[in-house]
Amino acid sequence: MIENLKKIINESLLKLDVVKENIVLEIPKDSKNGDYSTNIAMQLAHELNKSPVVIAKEIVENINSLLIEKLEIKGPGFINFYVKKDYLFDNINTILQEQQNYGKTNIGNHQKINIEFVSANPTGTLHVGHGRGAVYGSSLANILSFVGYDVTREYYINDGGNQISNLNKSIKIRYNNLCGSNEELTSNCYHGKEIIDVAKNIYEKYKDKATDEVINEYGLNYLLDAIKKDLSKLRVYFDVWSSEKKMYEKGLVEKTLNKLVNSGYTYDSENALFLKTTLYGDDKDRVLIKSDKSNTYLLPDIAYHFDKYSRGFDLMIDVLGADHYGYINRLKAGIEMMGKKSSNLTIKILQMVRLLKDKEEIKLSKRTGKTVTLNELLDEVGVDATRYFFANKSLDTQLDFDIGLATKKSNENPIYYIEYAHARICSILREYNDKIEIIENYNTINTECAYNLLAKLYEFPNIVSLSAKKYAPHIITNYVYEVANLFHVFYNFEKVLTNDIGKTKERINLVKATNIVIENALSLISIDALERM
RNA sequence: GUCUUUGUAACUCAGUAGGAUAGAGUAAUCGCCUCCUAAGCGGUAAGUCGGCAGUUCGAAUCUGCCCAAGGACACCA
Repeated sequence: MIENLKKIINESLLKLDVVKENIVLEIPKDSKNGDYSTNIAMQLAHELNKSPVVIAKEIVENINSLLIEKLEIKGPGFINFYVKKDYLFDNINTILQEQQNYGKTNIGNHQKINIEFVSANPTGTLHVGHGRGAVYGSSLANILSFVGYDVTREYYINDGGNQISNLNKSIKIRYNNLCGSNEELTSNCYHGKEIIDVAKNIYEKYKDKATDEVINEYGLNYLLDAIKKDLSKLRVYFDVWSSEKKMYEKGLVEKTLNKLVNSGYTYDSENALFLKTTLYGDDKDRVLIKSDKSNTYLLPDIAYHFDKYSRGFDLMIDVLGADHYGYINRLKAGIEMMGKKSSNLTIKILQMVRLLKDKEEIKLSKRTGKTVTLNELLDEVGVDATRYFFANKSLDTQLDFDIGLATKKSNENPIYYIEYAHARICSILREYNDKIEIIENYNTINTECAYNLLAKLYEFPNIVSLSAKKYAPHIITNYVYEVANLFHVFYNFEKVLTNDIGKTKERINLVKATNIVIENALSLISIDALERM
């Protein structure tokens, strides 16, 4: 519809000898201002040296289209379009035909896109903060895939660095305790309860005969499995699990280092090897190899991203916590030095989740083991509410998560409002219990609230595209809330199931179409709506 | 100090690349079930869009400066 109207406006402008590329057409917040509205006359006022209202009049005089019911010029020079409602009725049939495909577009055009998210170090249990990144990444993956991208979901396992040595050490000490020693954890150890569980498992299986290799391998696998289990409980799945250790084994890290050195991007200083990241906008050069000859994390990270580029992705997204902000410039610099375009990599930073209990902050620390785990959260709040809660907020705001509030399960969480609309729809459809068929002409739907609902359903494909372009799943959750709201209004105003069969059939189609849109939207966030409440 | 995110109703947040009288939910208050689920609908009240300047027909949105909060500024990840 928008494209059609733009064409109509353009034709009208041609008669005024004006050519304008980017005509802005929007859906006014207030339906008193039409179905669609354009500010074109105001934009041309300066250029044509005429008052916007005069220009608007000239444009309107040249418009003659069957699509349009009525045109109005209002305010400082807005042209408001009232469109014939036929397209809304046609769209009901479109939705019924396309079903779970309604809303799909092909803006991705099969481009390969890689989304790396969560990637938590396997040194402990996932906590609430990881949940935010997990929900964001998985929802975004759903959305991008829905609009035609070829999406790969990837988790990078940091199983090669310092933290793993500390993990191994921690498990070993806990294990030794079980074997009778009085050793105590040192300050760089992990104090989480799950470390004790690992040690217990090892002890049960191997008694006091476990070698270091056994302990290390068992520990990593145990913790990774736990992470996978928690993620699957949150409905988060990955296509690729990359391992840092394997990258070393395949020689990718070494190759990367050689390339950086040979290209002259490094220099020795203070017994360490530095990378000239300032060449690409970083505020200081970064150490690649420390004076004790071990790597910093930057080197394998550059190697890892180079590997992703080599695997042929057109676009890449990393989802990282706010504490990684400083990392972006040096990583992108490294990528450029490896001969790749760093602009193909988008790094989405998610602001911190602050945990509160009764308005008091709980300080999180994996080291000391004081966390609220993702698993506990899911047990208390449920998957659907948790996913909605996280997905509903833009990434840029820091998020206060009050455990007390979340567990209340009250209607503070708007997911219940949406699920209620869905449950009402399901109830109607159960009761109707007859075939749903395409209707050529909708004759009896003519109320304001039905039009509003239909117009909202019509927006869905555009909303999905917008949310994909902006990498913003919360646009979907806001949208589906509005759909639910308009449905509740409709539901209160009009009865669907009546003795008038023709009327009932038309309304049933509208209700069914609403249901399809709600389910499609929720499925992009991986939320299952209840059929009964 | 430098970089960065945020600041919108009492609270939690939207605000669709600059639009019309700034919107929802929660909390407050007043109505609405003989009827498909009242976890709903409608009404009222609640705002210096952190502050000041600028850009223009028009600013919560863009620019500059200031204030406040979070995060980052390691040979940690």
